[in-house]
Amino acid sequence: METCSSFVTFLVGDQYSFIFCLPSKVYYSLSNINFASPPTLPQEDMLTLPFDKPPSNQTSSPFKTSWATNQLVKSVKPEPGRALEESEREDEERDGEEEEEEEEVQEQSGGLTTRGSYKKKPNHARLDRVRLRRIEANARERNRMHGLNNALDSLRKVVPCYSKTQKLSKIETLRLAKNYIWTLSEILRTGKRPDLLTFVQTLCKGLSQPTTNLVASCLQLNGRSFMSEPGGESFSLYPAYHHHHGPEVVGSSTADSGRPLRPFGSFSGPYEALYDSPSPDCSSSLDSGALSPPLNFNGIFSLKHEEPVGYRSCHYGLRYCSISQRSSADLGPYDIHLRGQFYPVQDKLNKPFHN
DNA sequence: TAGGCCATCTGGTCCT
DNA sequence: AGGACCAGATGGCCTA
Repeated sequence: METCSSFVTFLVGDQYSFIFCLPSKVYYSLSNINFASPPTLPQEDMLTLPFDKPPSNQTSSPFKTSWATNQLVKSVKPEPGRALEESEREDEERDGEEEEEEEEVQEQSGGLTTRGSYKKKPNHARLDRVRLRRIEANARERNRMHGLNNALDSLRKVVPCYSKTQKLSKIETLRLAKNYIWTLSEILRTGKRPDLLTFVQTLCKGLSQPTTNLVASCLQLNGRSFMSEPGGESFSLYPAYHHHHGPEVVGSSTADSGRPLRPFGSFSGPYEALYDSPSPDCSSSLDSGALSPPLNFNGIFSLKHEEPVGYRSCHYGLRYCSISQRSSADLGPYDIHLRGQFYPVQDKLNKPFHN
């Protein structure tokens, strides 16, 4: 028996219309059904639903009910149908009646009615509206979270380590992205390409062991080589996690899509990647599955404060923000303050785009 | 089986 | 009033 995930009834007179969803299908009836008798639905729509006891809203796996609930909301909202409108009218009428009733009760008791001594009749239509609003709010919340997840997916694609088969977790994606941004800003600030070891170490700060190994595979490094690094950080790269668990890493020799190695695998400096990147305004670069992180300096580093008009309008203009006056040695990737500032390297980076 | 991660529900708060 | 946002709770799935 499938479990009902959402159930809404609409009171129309002394009968109910109902709408509810199962993991596999949405059922609704805008014709009135007397709950005292079993529903007579077409065989294909027949349900083993205990009508004497309306099912709970939370009795089934939420994962499987997303579509169904959305369908439910669609079914109810744009075409609420007669039942809803009528129930609302009824509701208003009943509200009026109830108020009158209440006044009557108070009059009869000589105004001695104490708060709470009068029990309102259950107003089904009102409850239905509350339930419906809750269902709609749930749907909005789901969509909102889906949007957030889509954004995270986009972020996964532009951080140095992207695997379709072993996605980075949300938190790891954010951490890696933060480290990546910090690393790139350092590259711009110093104008020097870091050695691979430093690059990876910075990138992996604060990441979990599996993610660290994933990054290592992305960069085609042997994790062991980091473990004996003198004066190394507390983190280390652990060996060959991916050999056993087989994350198909874009950029590794087992790249899932046969796409070319990402520039970071043979890290050749930021400039190459920059020159290869498409126009920052070309949003399709993400959708088209571009593998090189689009070093969108306008997008990544631009802050909310003032921005030179010339650069704002130039797709390829490099807006360079760097670490503020503090020494970079003081700064870990967890304490970063970017400030809009131009450095000579910016001219170098911009040169090809200002012909 | 415990722990991590995730999707969803839910009620509260803030904003328009 | 209604929507966006947020955080806590809950339960499912997966892996070590």
